[in-house]
Amino acid sequence: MRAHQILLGQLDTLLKPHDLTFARYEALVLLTFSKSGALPLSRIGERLMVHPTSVTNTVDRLERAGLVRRMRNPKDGRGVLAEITGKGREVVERATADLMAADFCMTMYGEGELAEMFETLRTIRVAAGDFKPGE
Amino acid sequence: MRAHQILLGQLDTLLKPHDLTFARYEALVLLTFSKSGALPLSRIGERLMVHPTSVTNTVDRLERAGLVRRMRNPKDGRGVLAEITGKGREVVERATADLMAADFCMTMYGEGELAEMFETLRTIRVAAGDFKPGE
DNA sequence: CCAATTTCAGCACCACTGATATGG
DNA sequence: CCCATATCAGTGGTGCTGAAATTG
Repeated sequence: MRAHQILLGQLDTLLKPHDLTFARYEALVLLTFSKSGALPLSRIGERLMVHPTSVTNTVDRLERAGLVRRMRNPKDGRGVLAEITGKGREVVERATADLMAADFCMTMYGEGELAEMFETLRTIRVAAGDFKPGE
Repeated sequence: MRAHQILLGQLDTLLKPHDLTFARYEALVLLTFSKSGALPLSRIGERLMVHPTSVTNTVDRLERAGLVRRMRNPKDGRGVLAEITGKGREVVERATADLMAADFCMTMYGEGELAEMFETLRTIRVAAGDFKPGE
């Protein structure tokens, strides 16, 4: 709990100059990793494990900042796609550069420790269903 | 991040029947661990690493629920003590029993792994000053 | 008709800023 | 006079519930 509190605070401080919170940064990164730069809100919610109404809220704020654009899903008229804009790609790139320059606030750990932590924490995530088969 | 999100969600679910959030539970536990059952709000903020106004808010809610009582600090007229009540002790005891019965939602880890995680996470906490000398 | 997707209103919670009252 | 402690008003961010509209 304390470690998370510390880490999130430091990351949010780094992201603030870019007018991003960590939650919004996560959503943007998720979009840059998708092939077409667009995903249905429902999938964003699944991947980030957040409530549908929270996704709507996050996308609202990203859209208001011009980092994302809403489109109707051509494959499912019920759905809506969030598509990252050119400005969105620029912002996420600059923000990521800042985070990497700060080593994601994990300078006190070595590569081995980081890998070990990831593996250990993976256990609780798997138990909670935070991985699709084949990820 | 994901591990914290999962764990906090599960703990809050266990605490909900007791009308507690994890933040309020932490404050109550801190008071039960103090010798006299009372602490200045400033010390609660230090130990829990939360903003002074957040402490005021947390204590407000605990007081409204009758789990805590405010007293003037006899040693410093500027300060206020939060003192746990009898009802507060009962509630925190029942809540703790529930958490322990659920192994604090950490059933998927062995003793060794838990100890190892604590040590590893201690590093970032020390770097952020989350330990007083001698703790 | 039922299910899935998204949105909205409304509420609770937490973090912070800035201002204020009080006491050391 | 300055500093520390706590409170209050107000804002932003997030998370939920419950209800609604739209479409498959």
